[in-house]
Amino acid sequence: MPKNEFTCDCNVIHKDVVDNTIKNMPNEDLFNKLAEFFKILGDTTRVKILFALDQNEMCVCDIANVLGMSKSSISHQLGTLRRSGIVKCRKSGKEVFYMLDDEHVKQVFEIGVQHIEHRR
Amino acid sequence: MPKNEFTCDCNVIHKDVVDNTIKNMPNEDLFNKLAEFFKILGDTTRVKILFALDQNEMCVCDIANVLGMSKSSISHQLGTLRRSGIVKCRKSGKEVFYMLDDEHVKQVFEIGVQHIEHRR
DNA sequence: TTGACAGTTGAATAAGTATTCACATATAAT
DNA sequence: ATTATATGTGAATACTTATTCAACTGTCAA
Repeated sequence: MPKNEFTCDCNVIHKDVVDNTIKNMPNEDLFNKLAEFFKILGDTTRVKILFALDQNEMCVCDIANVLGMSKSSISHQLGTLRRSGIVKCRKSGKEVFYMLDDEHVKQVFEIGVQHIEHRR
Repeated sequence: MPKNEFTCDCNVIHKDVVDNTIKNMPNEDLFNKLAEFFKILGDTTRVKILFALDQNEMCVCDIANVLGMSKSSISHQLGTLRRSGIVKCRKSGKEVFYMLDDEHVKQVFEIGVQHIEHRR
């Protein structure tokens, strides 16, 4: 994590480009949220969960079975995804059904998938 | 990381959904690449670098100045981004100019930015 | 009320990673 | 050749985090 503006150990080579870029940089908050968003997507287990939920809403046990993992592990990851606004859920009796939070999330995820499929 | 199909500790509740989802799951390789791609984007420093490169190609020192960080740190991150096919570079004398690798990367990144800006 | 099952959660361990430091390489200018 | 500058990189440290384990809550059925 950057500490302050004096951490840099070299000269400005292209002053105009540097000045202009600094002028256009959004605030720290946007970068933190953006990185956090991508970071949440950047885990094999979570990506698999999202791929499953991109097709059907599913309960915890079903997801655990699809991925061959423990309920606890899946529940932890779903909690992470929910707190990040990437999935939401609805309760029905003993079961909790999870789904992608909105169309926007769905779109970003699917473009990511296309990006990878496009590259091989 | 999942070990095998017997790691799951609960019953299948909705057999049709589970079977169908398993049938549609891509191979492990796609999930790993997809997660890796998002993971690389999921760091505040790298997101800032990409935001800068989304406007201009820039050399290492200029990026270090824009972010207020050391050359070494920036160089390490640029190496990570380059090995992942997210940025590319061209040499010019002593300097190395970095830029986003292609339009696809640019698009995914910008949609991510829109996603965050949309949410506040 | 008792048992069974779906899901959640805190703590601990194990694995991964960003930055720093010290040094190496490469190019240009004197 | 020598110096200065731009960049790359291996190792170490500090920090983060995914999964497991063990407990817990809540709901349904007998």
